[in-house]
Amino acid sequence: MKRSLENIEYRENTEALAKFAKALAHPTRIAIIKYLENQTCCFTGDLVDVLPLAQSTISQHLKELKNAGLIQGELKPPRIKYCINQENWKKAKNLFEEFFK
Amino acid sequence: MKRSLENIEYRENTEALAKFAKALAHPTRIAIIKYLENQTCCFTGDLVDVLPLAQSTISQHLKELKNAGLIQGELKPPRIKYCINQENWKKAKNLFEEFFK
DNA sequence: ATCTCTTATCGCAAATGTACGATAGGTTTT
DNA sequence: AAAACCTATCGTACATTTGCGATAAGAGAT
Repeated sequence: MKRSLENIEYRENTEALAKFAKALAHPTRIAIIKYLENQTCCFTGDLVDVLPLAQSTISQHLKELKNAGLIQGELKPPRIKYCINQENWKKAKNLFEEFFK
Repeated sequence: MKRSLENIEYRENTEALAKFAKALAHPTRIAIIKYLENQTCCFTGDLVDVLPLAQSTISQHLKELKNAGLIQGELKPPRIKYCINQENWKKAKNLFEEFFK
């Protein structure tokens, strides 16, 4: 954006849906979620073993998913256990369902 | 990306889902789709009237939705009629449905 | 042929995204 | 206290996205 209008008013839930879509807009993040769905939860290191990406890169993707609210991290020293945030997952599910009618 | 591994192998449909998600990863594009759902079809100019963005910007968003396969344009000179691409729309719907279990 | 209308595309600028290696910060183990 | 382990964050490089105005390209009307 160069000189955007900054505050465009979108209809109900439009921004929320776009935000969730953005979090899912990368195959690595889809893969992470799919992995989490199968395992229920996992540690960062598990993903580093599975995905052909640097640890820092995976950590960044996890951060984005967390910022979008789709996952949450729980400290299990010395590791961090990541799980799907069920509450927000439901919200996202509902938004997409309604969007696709 | 700097020096990526280029060819990461993702699981079935992972890239397809990410591609659709990416197309929906902007509130303007969500708004366009919602508008199309209500109107069935519309011209570029209709959107220019409705959205507070330059014509060129809207044309670009339409292009992305078209590239993702979610909409299609039909020449109705001197205008272009955009509609949802029902076939791919169903595909996207199914991918998201399965993704959210 | 020229003019008008509509839309795509170009060129640019700024912001954001993606990837990496290196480093820091925390906990447990030795 | 030191070493080992795990993960987040920093700094960097490059690619992509987003936005605009200006221009081109197409068809219909005059």
